[in-house]
Amino acid sequence: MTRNVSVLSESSSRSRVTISDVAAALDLTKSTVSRALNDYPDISEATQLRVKRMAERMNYQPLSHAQAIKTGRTRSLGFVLQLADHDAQRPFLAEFLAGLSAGSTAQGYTLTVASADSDAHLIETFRSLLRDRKADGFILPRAMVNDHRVALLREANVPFVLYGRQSDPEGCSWFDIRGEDAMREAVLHLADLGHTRIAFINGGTIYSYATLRGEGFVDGMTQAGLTIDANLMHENAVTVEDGCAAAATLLDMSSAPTAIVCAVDQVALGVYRAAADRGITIGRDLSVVGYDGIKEGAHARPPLTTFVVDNRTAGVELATLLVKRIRGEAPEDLRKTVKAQFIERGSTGPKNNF
Amino acid sequence: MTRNVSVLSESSSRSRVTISDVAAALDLTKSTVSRALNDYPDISEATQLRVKRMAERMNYQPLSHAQAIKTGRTRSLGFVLQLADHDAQRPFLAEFLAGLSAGSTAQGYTLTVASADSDAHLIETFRSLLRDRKADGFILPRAMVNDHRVALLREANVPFVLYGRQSDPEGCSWFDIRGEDAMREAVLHLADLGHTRIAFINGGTIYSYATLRGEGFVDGMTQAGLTIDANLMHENAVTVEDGCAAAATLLDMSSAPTAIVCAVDQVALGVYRAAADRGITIGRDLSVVGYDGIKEGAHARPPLTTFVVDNRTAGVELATLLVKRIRGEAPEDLRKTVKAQFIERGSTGPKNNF
DNA sequence: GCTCTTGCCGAAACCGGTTTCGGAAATCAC
DNA sequence: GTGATTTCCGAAACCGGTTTCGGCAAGAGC
Repeated sequence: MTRNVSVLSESSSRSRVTISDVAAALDLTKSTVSRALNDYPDISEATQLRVKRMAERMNYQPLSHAQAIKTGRTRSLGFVLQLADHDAQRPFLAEFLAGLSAGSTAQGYTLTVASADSDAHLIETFRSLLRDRKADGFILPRAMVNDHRVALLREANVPFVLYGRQSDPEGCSWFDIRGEDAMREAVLHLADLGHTRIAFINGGTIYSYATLRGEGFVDGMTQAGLTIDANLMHENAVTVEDGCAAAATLLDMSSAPTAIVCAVDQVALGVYRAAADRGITIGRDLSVVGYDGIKEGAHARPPLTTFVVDNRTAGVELATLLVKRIRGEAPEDLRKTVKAQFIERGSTGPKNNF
Repeated sequence: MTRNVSVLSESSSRSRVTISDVAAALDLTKSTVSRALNDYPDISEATQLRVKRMAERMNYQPLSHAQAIKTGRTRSLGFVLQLADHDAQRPFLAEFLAGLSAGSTAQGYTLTVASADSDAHLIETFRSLLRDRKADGFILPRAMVNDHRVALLREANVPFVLYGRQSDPEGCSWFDIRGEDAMREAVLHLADLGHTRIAFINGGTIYSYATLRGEGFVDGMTQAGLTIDANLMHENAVTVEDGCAAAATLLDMSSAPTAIVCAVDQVALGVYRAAADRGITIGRDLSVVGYDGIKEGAHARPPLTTFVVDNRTAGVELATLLVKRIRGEAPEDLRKTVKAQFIERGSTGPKNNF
């Protein structure tokens, strides 16, 4: 007892407590302590318990970069942001990053953020992070159809998780929100309201979400018994401007749609603008459904009917999955998708038969 | 020559090139190589040159966490985001972070991001990052008047830089945009347009920017020879809702102001809403000036006259300053402020004498 | 009772660097 | 030419961990 007290007070003296301190306190060697803490089988249960308790008491925490020099693992998750399309990721980044860092911290990992301004530089960034062992694994936001990052990491056999899915799932783990379900639900809801001419403005086709959401839209139309008019299908719209342009051509058609489903909220806001320019009242003359749940949608007039995706918990989930992946779980077992939450607001209404 | 070739090809065989590889290639010991690379005075210039050249050729890069175990420095910058006020930092975070990580990378540093959900947890987070030597220094966004982070780091003698200024500058380095200049300029511009009853809605008084911007406003009024009406002064408004509420009381006054200066763009957008609710046309009946340069301001109707701040380069600057600070430069020498850029758009106009 | 395992731990090497110390060779003073 | 300094580098310890190897003691087998 008295001895432990002295141990504890000693540990508080200046710099951190090391594995040698713990070993000395227990009259063991540091090799034994190390193996005990790392669950080696050649340490008796009694000793292991004793060691773990003492480590706890002394508030011992191994220095991750001291371990790293031998193990190669830093207990750190990598996240590379692509500055090129930062406009596209702006709204979602803050929440997502908050989730990522919170999740990492919860797992005892640290989050390392790097950035790349071009596509070539992107791969270069991964390489250098890997080479300097700055990250044990990576979180890849915005899964793309033909994803260089996936190819690189798959080949290098480095753990990674995707925000979004991959058509060739080999070696891939992911977390995603089922945008296809949302798009189907949007169509069915509009069909219920009496709409038959429903347009669809899809997002960037380089991203894998676009394929999925497109399929969801088609599914919904089929399920509702509606025919798909190719003239009502647009794609590669991600900004307000894109949405405005796409909506302009749609609304100026001789037989314009009475409802527009957008794969992205920003685009829906663009539709608002095009409608305003034409004196079309959204929610009455035209129904609009978005997807993302950005704040601006809630503040628009009328407030945008959309699906909210929780990027914050997506970040937490991805960090958790990646840590599991790093610890050796099979990628196939680390795939999770959830539903987006439908929020009906003022931008949708029954078809107006004027 | 042939020898060097073999050296190079050997280095490409599998894992990274270590300091021992470089030493062997030069027929020196690793201690000599280390000292040569770190500019120790007891290495001859000739040898130093030879070593540096070879290190370059072999593409040798010391493993930062191997160095860290002896030096205590990881070559990593810390950034802790406060989830509590994430709503407030949302618009600026993405750009800022991009700048930070780009700046860090450019300096050969890595960026470590952690998060804290409460104020108590915030200090705890700094402590643990420090304890585990995860960061050699910190970037502190949103300087506050009574900043616990500053107190902690100052006492612990850990390098840090502020985005924003500090009234007690001891030990502080910073980068900031002179919001006070902007506010003064805004007032003078409005005075030029004939406005005399000018209101001011300030931001969160816990942040040090609010004090400065407040002073700038007062300066401007004095300089323009206008008297300050305490009824036209509001504070602690940071969201659209806050702005709407503040503007509501201002616009319902018997002698309402003809111009409103807002310390924050979001608040200005709130003023738009309050004005719309009352049938007041901005740019004609009421002039509004914001500050921040958020995208939504440019898209508002009328587009918001404001000051754009470049958070991206702020991040780059701060990363650069922090690295200098870590390398030992005096904090007093690492203080930089720049002017915000005035963008006149449609929300300001001559006083309407109807 | 004696060997053969097995369980459990210490000793020591190692990871990739940094830093202290000491000594050989070269330079200097005289 | 000799002794005293300098200059410059190698040897070795160290940082805080991990991992291999070997050996002692207790238990098992006969």
